[in-house]
Amino acid sequence: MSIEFTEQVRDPRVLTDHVVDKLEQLILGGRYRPGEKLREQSLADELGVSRAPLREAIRTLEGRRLLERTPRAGVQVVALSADTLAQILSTREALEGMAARQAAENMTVAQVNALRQTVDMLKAHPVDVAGAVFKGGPDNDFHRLIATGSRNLWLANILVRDVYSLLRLYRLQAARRPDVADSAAEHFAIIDCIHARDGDGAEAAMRQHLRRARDRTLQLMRA
Amino acid sequence: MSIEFTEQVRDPRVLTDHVVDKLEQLILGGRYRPGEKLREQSLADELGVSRAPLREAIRTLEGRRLLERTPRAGVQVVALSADTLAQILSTREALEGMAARQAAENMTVAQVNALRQTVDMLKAHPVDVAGAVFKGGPDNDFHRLIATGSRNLWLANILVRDVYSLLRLYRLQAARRPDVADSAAEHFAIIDCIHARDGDGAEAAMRQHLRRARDRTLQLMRA
DNA sequence: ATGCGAATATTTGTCTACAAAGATATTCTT
DNA sequence: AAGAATATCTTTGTAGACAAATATTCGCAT
Repeated sequence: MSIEFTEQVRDPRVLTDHVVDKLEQLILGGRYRPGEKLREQSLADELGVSRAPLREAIRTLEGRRLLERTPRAGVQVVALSADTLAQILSTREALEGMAARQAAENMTVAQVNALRQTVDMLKAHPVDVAGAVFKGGPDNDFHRLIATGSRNLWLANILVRDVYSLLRLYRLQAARRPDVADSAAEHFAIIDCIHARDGDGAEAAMRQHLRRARDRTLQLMRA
Repeated sequence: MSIEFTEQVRDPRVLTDHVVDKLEQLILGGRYRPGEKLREQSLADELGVSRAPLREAIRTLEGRRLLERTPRAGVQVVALSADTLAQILSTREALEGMAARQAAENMTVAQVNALRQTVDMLKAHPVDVAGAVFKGGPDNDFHRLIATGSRNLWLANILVRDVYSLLRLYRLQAARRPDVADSAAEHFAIIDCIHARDGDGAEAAMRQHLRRARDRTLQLMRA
């Protein structure tokens, strides 16, 4: 039996969706920097679309908190304060803790192996700083795998769509990356718990890991 | 039936924002039910606006997951499956646990008192089922106070804007309310921890409370 | 009747153009 | 150089057009 029959050819993405992606890339890629104001017409021209889909895309990215609008004065790329960053990182701790717990409960064996491979590579190769900012880097892969491994689409969506984008934006803004090398041990501890299907342990380990990362980040920011 | 948006001079909100609010009210108020399809032109006529701001508002509510769009086939009010509901409730557990922790750390004494008053009222008066669905009910006040009391705007926004709306929508869809009366003891336990500035305890108590509520809700749903 | 397929009607997605209201920049005056 | 008046730009909202995709209706063959 061929599965091609049930293949879903229906991915009729609409222009606005592409604009959302493109605009997000432009922001996360540094083309428009935090705090910078976006002019509608010129942006529309640059993207080669009309105002209608652009404005819809802006609304979407506002929802993801990547853009901020001051009514009648325009839209800006968000600029994260130390305080807001701290709030985001706490929220992340809560969400990823739950993600790790549910990953321990729901990840397939294959997914766990892939996860371990990612961390091995992360330890073997030094951090590739070049592409790291835009793609989020290999450390991001680790967290992303756990988010999707939780099989909690809702949770994973908030993390991947909202939280991770903002953290990337922050790294761009800070132009300074926390040293991720020494967190390898913490990563292994998390994986061990997931492998052992220990939800409590996985959540605790993840939260400790993120608490430490947060402390480092906030300390760096204030320095 | 066109709606009048009373424009306040001090309130620099834009037409789309009013449309977002009004549309959310229509959905949470049951005017458009879960699964129902919305037609753009007639909705625009009903709200007395043109399609452009309406489409932007729809995008916003899509981001809040109150609406779902199938490209070229239209928008529908979201209909929650048991599985999705479970995912939302887990996410809520993680978020509100953190909110309770931070509320214990950051709430003012006045806020704690207000919180205790709310719970007292909740215990004294039987649940007012009438307005409960739309406004979220007094139980909702309790959780809302803790969310804002956390002083974590980011966290509070996700809870209030995204999670609570969806849960209200679910209650509407289920037309069945879990009995909230017997959770008074759990509420007091949470408040006591907050009052004692015991973050760990507050988070644990809140999570236990929400786990129980989730189990009850999911059991009801499958019955 | 019942199911199939073609003709028809709606709806969505996008673009252009225009007008009103606010913000921003510039000039003029003192 | 400060402040007021004016001009210019942006943002916001509306209307109308139109192609493309999707629903719906209707007739036809079984």
